[in-house]
Order: sequence, then C-alpha cells, then structure tokens
Amino acid sequence: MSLKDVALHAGVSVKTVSNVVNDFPHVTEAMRARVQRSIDELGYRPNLTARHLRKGRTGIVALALPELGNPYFAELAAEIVDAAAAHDYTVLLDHTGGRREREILVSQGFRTRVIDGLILSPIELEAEDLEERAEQVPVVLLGEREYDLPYDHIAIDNVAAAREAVRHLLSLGRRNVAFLGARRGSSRPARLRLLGWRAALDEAGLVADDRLIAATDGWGYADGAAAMAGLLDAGHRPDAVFAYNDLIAIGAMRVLHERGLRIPEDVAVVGFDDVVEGRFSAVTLTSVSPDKAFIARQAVESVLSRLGGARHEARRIHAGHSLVCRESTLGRA
Amino acid sequence: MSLKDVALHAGVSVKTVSNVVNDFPHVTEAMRARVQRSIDELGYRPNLTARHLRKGRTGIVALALPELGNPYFAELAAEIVDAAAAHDYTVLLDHTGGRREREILVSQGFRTRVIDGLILSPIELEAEDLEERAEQVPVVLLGEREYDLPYDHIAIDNVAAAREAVRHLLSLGRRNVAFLGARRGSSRPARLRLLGWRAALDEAGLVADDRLIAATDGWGYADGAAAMAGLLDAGHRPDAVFAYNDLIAIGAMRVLHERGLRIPEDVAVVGFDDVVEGRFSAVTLTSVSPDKAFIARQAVESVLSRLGGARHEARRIHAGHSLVCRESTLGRA
DNA sequence: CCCGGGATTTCCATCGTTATACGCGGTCCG
DNA sequence: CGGACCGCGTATAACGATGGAAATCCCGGG
Repeated sequence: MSLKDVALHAGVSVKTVSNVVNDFPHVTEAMRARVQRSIDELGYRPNLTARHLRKGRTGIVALALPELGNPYFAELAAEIVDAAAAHDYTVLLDHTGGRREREILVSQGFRTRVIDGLILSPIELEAEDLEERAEQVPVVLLGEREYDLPYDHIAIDNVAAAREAVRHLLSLGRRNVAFLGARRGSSRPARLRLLGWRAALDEAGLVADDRLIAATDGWGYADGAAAMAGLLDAGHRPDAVFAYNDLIAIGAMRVLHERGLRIPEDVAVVGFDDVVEGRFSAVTLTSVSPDKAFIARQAVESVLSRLGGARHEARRIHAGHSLVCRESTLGRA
Repeated sequence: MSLKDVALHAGVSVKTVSNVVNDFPHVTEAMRARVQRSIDELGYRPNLTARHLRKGRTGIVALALPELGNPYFAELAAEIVDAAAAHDYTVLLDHTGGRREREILVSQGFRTRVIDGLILSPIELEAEDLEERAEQVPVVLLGEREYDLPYDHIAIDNVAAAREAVRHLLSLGRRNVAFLGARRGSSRPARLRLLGWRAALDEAGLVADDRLIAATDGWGYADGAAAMAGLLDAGHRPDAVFAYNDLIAIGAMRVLHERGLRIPEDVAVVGFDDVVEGRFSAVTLTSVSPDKAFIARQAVESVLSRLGGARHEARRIHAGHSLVCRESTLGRA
C-alpha cells in the first residue's frame, strides 16, 4: 500500500499522487479528485519512515527526564507532549534516573538519527559530557543545572525563587530554616536553591547554619523523610523547612507528623514545584510554582527553531514562578 | 557520514561495511579490522531511519495512557520504558486524557508506520472503535476495561481485588462502605471494581446502598475530594470508603480531614493502585497493589511477540495483586 | 496551420540500508 | 588435470517517498 499502488490504481504516476498528498499547487481539480478517490479506496497512508529518510526529519523529539515517577516531571512531560503535538511533533520518552551515564548516553544520541532534537533535563551531567557530543541534533536543557555551553537553557530563576520562599518563612518569624535536599556527594544540583536560601538568611542578618542543610540520595518522598528524621535525630529542631522539591517536603511532613510536631505551628514547610499532591495533603503545602506550561512551550519551540541549523545565540530563558502559600506555612484558614 | 563514506574510506564496497556493522559471519578478521578502523575514524553511526525503512521495523512501540499526571500511569510508564529498553525498543509516549476521540486516534495509528506496536490503556474506547482499526500493527490493551476482541489484554483481576479490599473493610466491622469513582455518565469504566464491591457486601449479607456510590468526572485528587464532599453534604456518613484509585482516596481523605472526621476511627479508607503518594500521606493509605512490573513486562513482551505476524490466540493475562494494609484502615501502629 | 509558452504530469535520481545474485580465487575430488 | 564447490566480497536492486528536470498538453497568436 504505497504511492506506487495508488498510482497504479489511479492510472497516474507516482509523483502525481505524491503531489496530491502534499497539496502541491499545480494539480488540476479533476486530477486531484481522481487520485484522492484512489487514496480513499485503498486506504493509503503515507509511510513516514520513508518520508523522513528523504526529508532528513523524523517529526520526533526526544525528551529525557530524570524520573517519570516524580509528579513534577510527569506533569511537565504531559505539557511537553501537548506542546509538541501543536507543532505536529511526537515525543519519544526516556528517563535517566538522574544517573550521569544514562544522561551521557542520551545526550550522545543513542537513538541515532531517529530524533530531530532533544529536550534534556540533566542532573549529574557535566559540561564536558556535552562538549563531547558528536551528534548534531539541537539540544535544549531544562532545569536548575547551569552550563556554559552553546545550548538554550530554560529554567525559572532558582535563586530568586528560593530566596522568596525563605523570605516568606522568615516573614512568619521563623529563624531556624533547614534546607532539605542537597545532593549527597555532589555539590552541583541544588546549588542555586541553596544560594537563594543563604541569600535570604543573609539579608535578614541571620547566620546560615550548615548543620541545617540535610543531604539526600535522591529527590523522592523517602529521601525527604529520611533527611527530616536525620535532622531531628541529630538533635536539631528547625522551626521551618525549605525543601528542594515538593516530594521531599511531603516526605518531611510525614515524619514531622509521626513525631507529633504540628505544621505549621512547630515547623513551617515550603516545597518547590507546586505539584498537585501538595494541594491534597492533610496539610496543604506552600510551594514555589514554576510556569510549567511556559517551560514546555518554550522547550519545544526552542528545539524546533534550531532545526534548520539556525545558529542563533544560545539563550538563557527564564520562566516565571510564583510562591503559592498554603496551610504548611499559613495554617488552617 | 553513511556506509558509502566508510566504504570509500576503507576502499571496500558498501555491503562489506554493512556486513561488518551487522556482524555477518563470513568476513575475514583482517577485513573486519580494516573496516572497523574506518568506522571508528569517521565516527560512523548507522542511520536507523534508513535501516527501518529497509527492514520494515522501527524499534519503537507507542504507549498511550490516559494521564501521565496520575502517578500510577507515570510509574507504569517508567516500568514500560525499562521493559522495552531490555528488548532494545524505545517508547513513544502519548496521553489520551481518557477521551474517546483521542483514544480512537491513537488506536487508528495516527503515527502511521513509525511504530511497530501499540500498548493502549483505554478508558472510554468502545469495542467497535477497535474493530474499525485498519492498522495492522499489534495492539495490547491494559487496564480494567474488557473487550471481546482479538487483542491481548493484561490486567489484574479487578473484581477479586475490589472484593478483597471491601472484605477487609467489613472485617474491621464497617457496614456502610461507600464507593468513590464511578464514572459519571458512563457505566463502563469502574464496572469491575463496583462488581467486586457489591460481591463483598452481598456475601456479608449486607444490602449495597446505591446512594453510597459517588460518581466523578475524572480520577484525580479533586474528583475524590468533590465526591466525598458530595456524599457528606447529602447527609450520608459512611464508616468506610473504597475508592476507585489512590488519588480519589487521597482527595477524599483530605475532605474527611477538613470536616474533622478521623481516619480510620470515623471513616476507614482503601484506595487502589498503591502509588507511592499513599505511603507518605499524613495517614498512610491502605491500597490494592497491582504488580506493575509484571504488567509492564508482559505488555512489552506481548506486543513484541506479535510482531512477526504470529497469530496466536488473544490472551487475557492476569497480573497479580495484593492488598497492602496501612493506617487508613488499621490506624497508627 | 504551426509555434511559443505556461500549466501539468511524468521520469529519474536520491536518501542510507539491507537482500539477492553473482564474480572471483582457491581447494577438493574424481 | 578439469570441474564442482566453498568462502569472501562486490555490484545492483529494492524499501517508499520527494525534488528537480524533462516531457507533454493545451491555447491563443501569428
């Protein structure tokens, strides 16, 4: 069921059928109708693989995220799928687990040439890994990590957002604000949010107490719970917690609840990402809300705009954010 | 940078390079080494698009899920991506929003011929929609909906699972067990879990009270919250809730909490899916836990096994499940 | 009546890879 | 010593679609 079959059936040449399929201008109405009838009759559908081979484009962009299980990334993926669909593009999904080796694999194009572009949210990837990229498909980076590389990068202003979050806690009179979610072993991820945390404390004339920075292995509920338990077990009792993300925050809240500490009376909690989970926890979660739809749209547009080989300057695009205040800081209304 | 370039560089024919790349048996060591050196030197990577055109396979399976935002589907997607990777397959992701039109679109192969197979989790799709499928790529169905169609179908025994869940509630002495999450307007989804609910009540000699069945528009937190609020506002005060899924259950718990009802003392709650969220809510959630890894593995293997056009009988594959009891029914340990 | 010229349609090469058929030495056997 | 056979490589034709050149058609004008 190829162009050839249709051509045979309609008694015309292959190219004429192709012209009809592609809406070429110079085709008579009569001819168009005749070919179209054959197409309908045979139920012809173009073979995209062949088309892509010829055109050099596949209509597929890859999206590589650390963890689909994290609702922030799941929500973002959903938005990106929609944004890509608006441009007739499809999304090929991969998750890296935030592991450097997998991130390298993805960035080097292990799906060789079936994708037109890559949207990558790196965690442990280093700049040198990206420099080695032999692939020539355009890349767009998402997320907190910053690289001095000629790739577009889309993220919210993490420092500012973190600072606002901590300011909010300080404005409530809290003085011992813990930070949950610095990556254990590696100083790079979470760096910007930690900077924001420090900045807010500094400008309030407080000393940032490094013992209130709790490292985690990952960024899930369990990590947040473990980090919170670790802090409390070590005898530190912050009166507020700023978490790297909502999952960590919710995990921490669970532990606070178990230990009989009230939220926000004893400990106020702020998360990051504004995932839907935080709106339905027993104590709803105050959180930094990034403009996910904007990020998704920008990511897709940015990667597609580079397709033609357009070599415009690498851009750092800041998405908007806002602090959504809920019960975990304000208490029950 | 194609086979031709490598062939030129190595001074051999294109096919010989191809033979080396594909590990064909009859190539001398010397020749293999020589070609391999050229390959390495030029950094050649095969063009999968062309290979797929020739072979008729793309190495891609599509996965169509209702909502990535639902952690159950996100977790399942992650498992499927991994399971596919184990077979050197990649996953093309789509979400249907559970809307019939999008499900039809997906099932009719709008990604014409770039995919080798489709794993579909339908919500509103009807049997007739699938009968009209002109596409010849194999399909595997996931989830609760049942169709009398020649496609493999992988799901847990929803009736049995629901019955166990409700039995558990009854064993705790509860008598008024509400069901949250019957789809408003359509009787099909949730049918099996409702059957299980009824069966458990029947076998306990209780009368299923239809007023305790709460319909929802979707299956998110907000829907659960709305359904629970609706029941309470209508003056019904069940002493237990069995929810269609965990999100609905958590949304319901949030409302119970707002209304000052204690879980599980006043109202016990059981969910379905065992998503990680339920393990970190203030009151951890008792839930039916489907064997996601098995479902993912089976789905991938099933769809790939049909590739050769093997026309073996359509199978109904039951994945395992278990009831994980937590605080929302047993209370704080 | 024939020709120019624009509008249509056809022909051919091409994208990168793999399958098929064959050529070319050499070896083995009768 | 000649022919069948084997192992290794090469040439060539697909796969299905598209872009550009070439061929054809149709009309009015000279």
